Amino acid sequence: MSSVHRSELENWPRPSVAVDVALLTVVPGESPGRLSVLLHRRAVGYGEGRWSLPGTFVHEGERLAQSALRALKDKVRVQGERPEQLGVFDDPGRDDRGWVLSVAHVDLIPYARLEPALTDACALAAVEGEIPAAVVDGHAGGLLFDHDEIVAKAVGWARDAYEQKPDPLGLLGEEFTLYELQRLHEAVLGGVLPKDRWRRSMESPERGLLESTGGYQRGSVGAPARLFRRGSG
Amino acid sequence: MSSVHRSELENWPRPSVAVDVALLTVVPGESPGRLSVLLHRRAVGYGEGRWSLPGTFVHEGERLAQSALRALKDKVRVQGERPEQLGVFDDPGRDDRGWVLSVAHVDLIPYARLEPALTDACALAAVEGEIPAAVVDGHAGGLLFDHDEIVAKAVGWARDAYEQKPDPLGLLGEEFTLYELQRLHEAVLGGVLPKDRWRRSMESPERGLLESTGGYQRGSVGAPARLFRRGSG
DNA sequence: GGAATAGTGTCTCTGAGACAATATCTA
DNA sequence: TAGATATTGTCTCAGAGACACTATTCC
Repeated sequence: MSSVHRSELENWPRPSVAVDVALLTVVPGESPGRLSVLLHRRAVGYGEGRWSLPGTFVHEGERLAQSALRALKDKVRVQGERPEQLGVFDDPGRDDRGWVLSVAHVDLIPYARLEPALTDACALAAVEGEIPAAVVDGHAGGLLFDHDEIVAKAVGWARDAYEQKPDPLGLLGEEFTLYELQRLHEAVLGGVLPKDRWRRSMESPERGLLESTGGYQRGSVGAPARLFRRGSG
Repeated sequence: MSSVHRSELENWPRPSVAVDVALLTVVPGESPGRLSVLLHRRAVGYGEGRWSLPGTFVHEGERLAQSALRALKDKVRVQGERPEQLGVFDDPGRDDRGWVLSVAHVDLIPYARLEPALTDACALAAVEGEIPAAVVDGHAGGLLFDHDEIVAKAVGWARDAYEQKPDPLGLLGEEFTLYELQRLHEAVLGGVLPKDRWRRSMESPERGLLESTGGYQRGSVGAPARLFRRGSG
């Protein structure tokens, strides 16, 4: 580092910088499926007993995405995937301990990776309806700081992603049927998709969103379903 | 503020947090028009003589958008409009003075408001082509820090905005002709728009993007042109 | 008239949107 | 066979996309 110019930095007051992560998932087997967010109840220190998103302060030399992964590991014992920035929450009054900026992140992982972490102090809350709101124990909202707002933004981000491409975050495995894909998309988007039209748009060869593997899935009710993988489009 | 818990903040090292602003505009009268970004040459201190985006360190009690406006006022003597966050640039090696996060912003204002600020140390650089690159004095790139990347992201943001709606940032006045609007959109998008199709999609009554004022603009070559204002869609 | 702009007509093609029919499997 | 799923057929309609044409104004 250039120590000649360090003083240009030291002269200014500096904010605390936190990352908060809205970790989303879809619980399989539910019908209709629901997009959910992982919350934890704060144990010690500020905000004790309140529900909030997992978060941490940024360490020096660390990328923000790393901080987000560390927050997930340390606070809720979950390995995240690829946290994406949602924006900086900067209301001067957002944290009455002092001057704290929060860089909100979102991540989306399969339920199986997240299930072992669920405890009394660490629960999933469904996000519902057109205006997403976190729900804990049947009660909407009420998260610490501005975390309700972060959840809303995270849900918007996920819906954007799933409107463009088939399972862009890989909640399903490498191969899947159109039925599984449709149910997942309906869960994320929070609505019902018209089967015939939606399938045709997904299969559209111009867009190249899906590739048929040639294989079939049997064993459940109904005709054997073709298996697909994500395409290059 | 709750002083009981302040120590939870003081115990952690804190980064310097800067805002950098890509201030975009379109120079009127050029054909084809070009989207341009305001750069300034650093005078004293770190990065002396290098071109960069205007930026500043965030002050306590200030919203980030305010910091961005202050940077524009103090560094390049321009009044911004409504800076939008683009994201946090967090590469640990991005600033060799030390640990500095930059919250990148973008803003878009009419050329007239910006013109008085142009000097030897404060110039417009056109951003061109599919992969936007800052150009100063005919030379691409080479901005301080990661500011080339910020410019690229800012251009993407502006193009997104102008693909959705007619002049959403109000570079034209309240009333304008379709011709003026098309030239502006072509400048921002960096390409040619098909006249007939583009006009029809803008005028489409379902979308409600434009309202006819009933007035006409005369005085230039050609038939009198209908005047429009932005619609409620 | 020529150049530049304004505005409209028309054709094709694709995809959205909606209904319906048929096929295949398990229980 | 009933129920659930898989897959395909077909129709309409709106809009994308592409050409072409006419009208108005200034020089």
